[in-house]
Amino acid sequence: MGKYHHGDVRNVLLQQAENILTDEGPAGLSLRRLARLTGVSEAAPYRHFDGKDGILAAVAIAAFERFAEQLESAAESPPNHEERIMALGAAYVQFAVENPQHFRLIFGRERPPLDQYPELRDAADNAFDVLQRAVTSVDRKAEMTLAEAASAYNRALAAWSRAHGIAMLVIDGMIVPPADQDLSSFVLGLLAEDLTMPVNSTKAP
Amino acid sequence: MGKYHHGDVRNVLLQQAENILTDEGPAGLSLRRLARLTGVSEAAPYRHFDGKDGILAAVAIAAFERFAEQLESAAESPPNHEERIMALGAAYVQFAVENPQHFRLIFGRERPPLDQYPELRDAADNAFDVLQRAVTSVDRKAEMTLAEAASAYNRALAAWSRAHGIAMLVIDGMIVPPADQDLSSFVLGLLAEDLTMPVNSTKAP
DNA sequence: TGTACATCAGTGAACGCGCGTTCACTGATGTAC
DNA sequence: TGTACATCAGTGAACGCGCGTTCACTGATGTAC
Repeated sequence: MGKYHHGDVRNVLLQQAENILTDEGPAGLSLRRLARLTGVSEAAPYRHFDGKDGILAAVAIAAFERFAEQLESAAESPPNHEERIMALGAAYVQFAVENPQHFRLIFGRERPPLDQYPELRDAADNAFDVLQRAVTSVDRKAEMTLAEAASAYNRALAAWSRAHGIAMLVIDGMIVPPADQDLSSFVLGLLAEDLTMPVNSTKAP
Repeated sequence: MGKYHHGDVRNVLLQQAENILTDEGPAGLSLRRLARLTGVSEAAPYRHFDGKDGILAAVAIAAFERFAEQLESAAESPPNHEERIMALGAAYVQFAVENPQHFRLIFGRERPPLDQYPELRDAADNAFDVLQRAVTSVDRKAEMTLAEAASAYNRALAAWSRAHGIAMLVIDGMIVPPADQDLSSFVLGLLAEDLTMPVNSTKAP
């Protein structure tokens, strides 16, 4: 572990970036600070990353991958289309709540432009494909008419935006999930609300 | 219009802040830039605002007020509870799409802390009260049981988070509203989707 | 009506900060022969 | 096995930037008498 070539700088930088991100969010990430924290000169990171966006992209890629994994595993078990959608929504919100800063990074404006980082684009596409596939792949897809397919697509968008809205409002503190209920059932309840029904017929206890 | 006391600096600053916000979003707003753009010395803004957050707060207050107005006017006409909810959702998304940067400011992390700017807190509360009131005030409120009231509250949250999710994803470019449909009916369609129904029974054309 | 004075709204210069990035450099490592 | 050399991964110093904020100041305005 002499000064030079300890050989792990890249990983340590990434790990420190994770730490800062978790603690303070994307806005706290600066190259110089990262270098200082890593105990390396301020120019060293440039040996391993393509400037600031390079590091942000690497961190975002990792975040997308973890996000996709968690969505994917949530989509595995449920037996049918409806339950899969709901499970995905719950997993989506859960990821956001457990990793609010990562969530902000991958959806926020600090995320480097997708078209400059192909791997980042791939990671993002992959995450959304998991959503898309799980939500649009209806159980009996072959028999769908065009209209049904369009409707299934709309449902995918609806499911996605619902989960996203809940996630955002919760991590911004504008919605506070009840303490006497676990997050997932709270989310499932919100996802299932049908706004077109009279009030008193919505899932009364 | 001599150099000194042109008397309108405060308003001009606010107007320029609006311009920058509209063009570049909250991140582009800096006091020095604002002063330069206004044609005034860099210390001048301090005569009119409590530093940077002071200006941000003022701009955010105006944004909240406009937001609340538009929600309020959307909530006026619809005849019953269900339609009011839907109309509110559509207005919510429409505001976001027409004023993406204002929307980001009032919900994002650049917004000064509510507890340091009472007027900002009031403006925010007022906007959300409009939502809350319109959505929870059921047509025949007096007759509601406790369970019904709780259910109405949940519906308010559901409606809010749906609109918020659509708004966010649309202004972030992740959802692209179809060009052959107007925004409002697209949004209404998404809001009304019932995820618990089989796919082919959702509003087929 | 004129004048002394307080107050207000602007100025310009400076402080100190952290940032992203570049540069010529040097020490360590690996490789060809 | 030993050695010359290329390459790699780090250094330290510097450039130039824009930022928020403060300070003593000064010109303009309004007011009391």
